[in-house]
Amino acid sequence: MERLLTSFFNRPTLQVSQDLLGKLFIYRDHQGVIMETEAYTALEDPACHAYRGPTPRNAPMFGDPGHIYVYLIYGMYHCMNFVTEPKEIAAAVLIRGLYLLKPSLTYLNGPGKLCRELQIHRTQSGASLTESDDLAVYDIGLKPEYNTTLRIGLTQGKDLPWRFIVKTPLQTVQMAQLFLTQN
DNA sequence: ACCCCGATCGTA
DNA sequence: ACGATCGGGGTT
Repeated sequence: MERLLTSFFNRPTLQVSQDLLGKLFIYRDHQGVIMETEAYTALEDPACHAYRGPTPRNAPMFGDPGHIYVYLIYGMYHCMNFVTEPKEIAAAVLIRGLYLLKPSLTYLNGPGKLCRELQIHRTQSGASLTESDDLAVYDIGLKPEYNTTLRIGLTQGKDLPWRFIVKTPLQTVQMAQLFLTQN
């Protein structure tokens, strides 16, 4: 089982968004398989939080790839992104769906639900995915098929087909479980 | 200092 | 289809 390094995240955001599907995400005592992502890239994307330049909130997006960017939305929910591309390109991947394996088998569909369940808070924004002991992403050899659709809930940049979602979540999770029992 | 709005979710 | 709820960003 191979941990994803900075070199994985330091690539075009659309590519990283697609490649993250089927990867194993670890946060403290939680582990799950990534099922749904959305790409946000500053330059061509008015929906990206970095579109209008750096602020204290979006600072992690302007930092090195392989870190998380967490923000509060609608005053009640948190959303988690993985920062991508070189430092000068402020872009990230929103993690929208995670099939939890541990501590329970639960499909967390939706970025708000995901952060609520894992207790990921904006105070963790900027944490490293490649250097931390309780935050990491692993390749478990899965390349699931996925659908490509428009992104959810946007008023700007709603025409960009930058949402990627695994076609068969249950089957993918079963393959992940098989891999983990054999390794 | 103030105001408006939002990368959501659950219920109707 | 809609309301809850509050930090961020832009404007005064």
